[in-house]
Amino acid sequence: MLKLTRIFIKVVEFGSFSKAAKVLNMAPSSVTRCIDKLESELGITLLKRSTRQLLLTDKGTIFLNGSNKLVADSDYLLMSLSNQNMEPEGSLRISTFESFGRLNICPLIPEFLARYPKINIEIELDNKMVDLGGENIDLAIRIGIPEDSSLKSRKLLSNHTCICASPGYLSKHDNIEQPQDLSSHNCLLLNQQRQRTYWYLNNSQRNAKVHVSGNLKSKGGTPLLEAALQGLGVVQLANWMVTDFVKRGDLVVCLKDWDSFLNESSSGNVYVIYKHSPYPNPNIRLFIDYLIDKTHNQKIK
Amino acid sequence: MLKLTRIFIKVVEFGSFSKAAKVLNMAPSSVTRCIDKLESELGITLLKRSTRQLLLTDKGTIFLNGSNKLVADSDYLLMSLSNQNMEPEGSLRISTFESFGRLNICPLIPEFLARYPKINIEIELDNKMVDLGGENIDLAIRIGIPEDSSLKSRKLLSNHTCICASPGYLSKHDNIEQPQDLSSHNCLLLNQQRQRTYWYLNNSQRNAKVHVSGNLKSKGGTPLLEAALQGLGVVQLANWMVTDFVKRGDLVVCLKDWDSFLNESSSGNVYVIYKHSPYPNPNIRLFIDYLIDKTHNQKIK
DNA sequence: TTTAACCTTTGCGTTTTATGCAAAACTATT
DNA sequence: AATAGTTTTGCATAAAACGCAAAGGTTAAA
Repeated sequence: MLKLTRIFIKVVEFGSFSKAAKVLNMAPSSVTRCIDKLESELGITLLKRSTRQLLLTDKGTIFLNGSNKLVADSDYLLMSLSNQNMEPEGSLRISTFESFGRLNICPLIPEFLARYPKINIEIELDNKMVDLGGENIDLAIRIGIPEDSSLKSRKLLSNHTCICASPGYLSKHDNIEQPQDLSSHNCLLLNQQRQRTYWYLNNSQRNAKVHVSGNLKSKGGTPLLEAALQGLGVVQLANWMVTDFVKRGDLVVCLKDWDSFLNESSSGNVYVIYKHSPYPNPNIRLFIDYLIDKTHNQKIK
Repeated sequence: MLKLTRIFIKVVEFGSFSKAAKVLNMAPSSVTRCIDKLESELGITLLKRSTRQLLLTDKGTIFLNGSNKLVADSDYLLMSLSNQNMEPEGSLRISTFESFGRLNICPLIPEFLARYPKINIEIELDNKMVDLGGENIDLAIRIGIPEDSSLKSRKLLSNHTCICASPGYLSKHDNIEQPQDLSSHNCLLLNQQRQRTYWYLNNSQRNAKVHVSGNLKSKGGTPLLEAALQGLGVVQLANWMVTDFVKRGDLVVCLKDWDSFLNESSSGNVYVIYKHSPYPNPNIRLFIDYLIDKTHNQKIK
């Protein structure tokens, strides 16, 4: 019955048999069968449904509440037993924005998996706004603390950015000596939902807010970096993305005396975000501790 | 997993695969298989066992505690849902002492089952001391309040007894005019664990305790009744057992001015006894209420 | 209003799991 | 040492679970 209950919870969570089936790696027909069976065992209707709509019945709500607790208690019991006996196993689904994931997270994974060979990691390098509540993701790595109070976060590292362009670009365009100069340059922008994009710069004397624009936008930093290297324009990217290119002279840092930010309200720091749970998956904790250990002791600073 | 857990709980409760199998209507091999499977799923050993001995491991104890709660919560959830929707179903196992059960409980069962056709009753007419804790019995009907504090009880009826014998017996023996006279009669005794048996008689003026003996003992009253009817001796039996025979003249009540008791400390009243549970089986409550309704309004008084 | 897309349900066949019988293995009691 | 009773194991059968493919139904888009 617990298995059917877990399936039921997933169906309600996703509002769809098909979506739940995907997440559970089951055929939709099997999910349908499981819900039918559960309803038969309970002798009640849990869900009113048509091909496009699911509604929880009153009884279904009662059962959902009760079974959430039951499943949580069961998981806790299992975890408390297995924590004492078994090496960590199971899966972790991680979402991280593309460039950070590729450059900073992926290289750390093999050592983690060597240490815990029974854990599987499924990583998704994706710049879309991930909804931990709505998707089957255990933890996400994102810039800025989430506003959703049901999520917890741990700071991984400070994400200082800097503004830079290629020497070729700079030699062909007006000098960038103060923040306002940026508004007359071709600034390559990380995609944002807002119509107008501003870069924020601070120094010991004042804060600047500059309206910037350009002819290339991207959700991820990689295409912008590539374009900047080829002299297309000015970028504001994370230090860890550009450090090597700056050292090689392929990119030049502008406005060195200023601290730059992509968002007004956000420090731009990198956080690992995960859902609050009374009985959290211990693998999440393992991985977070591992990341923090690495980021606080290795080259990513 | 819940099913395996329930089986595990039964095995621990009975301390034996074989006994648990009997109670669960399963083959012992299936029980073994289930425990094996549970241990495999949990990755721990729950029970250390040989062919004659079961010991719970430390992990097994933890799991037992956790799963008792889990199963209770699950049952409660199921009950709270089914109470709202389904006519009562399931089974009831009842133990009652033989004569009372046959004469007073059995005649009431058909009407109860007609009212609740999805309930099954398994009745055991047995005079042995039943251990509700150790046996798979939902409720028992016995004389006297149980000393086990984990059991709950409801009074069904007062169990007045009377002392009587057949006219034939009385005509061949000395008159019984006061309690002490009983000690020189052949008293047919309900079996008791004590070596010596006393009958207790009270009237408005004094209490009498009479040592009695005879050449017939029985756990149940029926053989004694039969023997008394055939003139073998004197019996002290419940009113409801003898009323019809007294009316017919086949038995004569002796010492009519005295109230008689089989035990010093017990009123001799009949109680229905059941195990305390945070989430009791509603069928138990249904049946108890039905019995009380019947006993308080019908011929058994 | 019609069509297409997508979801749930159902028929069916295959795979997996559960179950019990019977016998083997083991241990405690007599 | 033999017996009785319990657990375990091999094996065959029955039951349940599962997924494929198609049908049925509903909603959104054209």
